[in-house]
Amino acid sequence: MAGKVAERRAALRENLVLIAERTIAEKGLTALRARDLASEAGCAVGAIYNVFGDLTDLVLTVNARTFHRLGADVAEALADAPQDPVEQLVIMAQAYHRFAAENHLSWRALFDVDRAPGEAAPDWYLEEMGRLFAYISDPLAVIFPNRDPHEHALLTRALFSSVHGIVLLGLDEASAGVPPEDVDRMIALVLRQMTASA
Amino acid sequence: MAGKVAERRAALRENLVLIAERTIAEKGLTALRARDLASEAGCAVGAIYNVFGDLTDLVLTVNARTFHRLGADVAEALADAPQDPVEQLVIMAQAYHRFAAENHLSWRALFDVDRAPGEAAPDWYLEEMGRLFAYISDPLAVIFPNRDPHEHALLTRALFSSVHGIVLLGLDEASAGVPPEDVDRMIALVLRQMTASA
DNA sequence: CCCTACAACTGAACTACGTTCAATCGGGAG
DNA sequence: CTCCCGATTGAACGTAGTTCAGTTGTAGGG
Repeated sequence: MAGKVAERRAALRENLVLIAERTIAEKGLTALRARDLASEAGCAVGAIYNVFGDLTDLVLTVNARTFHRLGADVAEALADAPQDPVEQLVIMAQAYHRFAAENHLSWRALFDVDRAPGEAAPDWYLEEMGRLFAYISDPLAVIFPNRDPHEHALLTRALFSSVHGIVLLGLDEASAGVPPEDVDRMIALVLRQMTASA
Repeated sequence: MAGKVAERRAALRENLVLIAERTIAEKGLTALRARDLASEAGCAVGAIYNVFGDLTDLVLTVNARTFHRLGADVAEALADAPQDPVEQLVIMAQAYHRFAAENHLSWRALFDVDRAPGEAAPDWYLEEMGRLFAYISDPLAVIFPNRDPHEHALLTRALFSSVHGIVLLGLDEASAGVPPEDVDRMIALVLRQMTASA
């Protein structure tokens, strides 16, 4: 019998991730509590620390999954998009917006983890980020075939950052009162104008 | 003698704000501790709660000052800018970038306060935000004189959000490796292209 | 089939927060 | 000078994350 212990350990890990994922999605990152987690998972608080180094590790695992779902949503939107590269950019950005709106608290958790200062971002983060950048970079290469590579990379990053900023402030309740249609219009406005031939 | 008590109270308030401001600027919002604060100010922890409702109140006071300094910096940049409205936008956005870079932790604290959910943003926040929006809106009105007001407001917000996003991700150490010059170039790239006549 | 060594698991205890409040202090009105 | 009442104190409280000595259960060997 191959490791009944390892099985239980894996099951507990999976269980903790699922509970944390649900808690974050429903009540936000700040509602995640070690004792509640243990209680819901039916284990002792200490058990969490056999599986994860600390709660931040657990949150990062959840974030990796969230980021992956986000990437999948954007990819799906791209698959359904027309050939026109500008429209592809618009549709992907609006898919990004939709994901952020529909998974608000999980999406916020992506950025609200307090990274230990000086610590490098985890690999999965850079990979997933690279994937998103690639989705933007490809249509851009069609629109502007003769760009200097560094300039191209800068434009890619600029567009991603702009869309991210529009979504971030659009969903921020402090600046309340930006309807989702307006966020989508701002996204289209920026992307269409940014990709208009000079 | 008009209120020796009120004087001390005001002095303590001022002192606490200054210490909190310095702590946030040097070590970040998460390094702000009630006991350290009291110790540095030479008062008891309880005294803080005679002057501020809680630590969040104190942080909001610091944030109001930070936001005001930010607004002043942008206004100063605008005052020194040439007449060309596009260049005014670029220069203001780069001033925003500069402020964020030079006051990184204080700037981050503006967005990292956990607002009680459902609670409206404080007046000073909306006012200062409105001021920043006005700085953008005016040159835009020169560039696009015949825009529908709602469309104009949307473009204003879109430009602010885009610049904010570029600065946010540019200064984020997780996506490390965007030199300040490149951030400024992305800002100029976006603003110039967004304001190019259609 | 037991025995044993070792890892997993337990949960009370520890540390570090923000916040409170009964006890004290001190300034100003009478 | 006295006395009252708000300002001030700091120990205590509630709630976090995290640790670790004690316990339990399991896999592997005799």
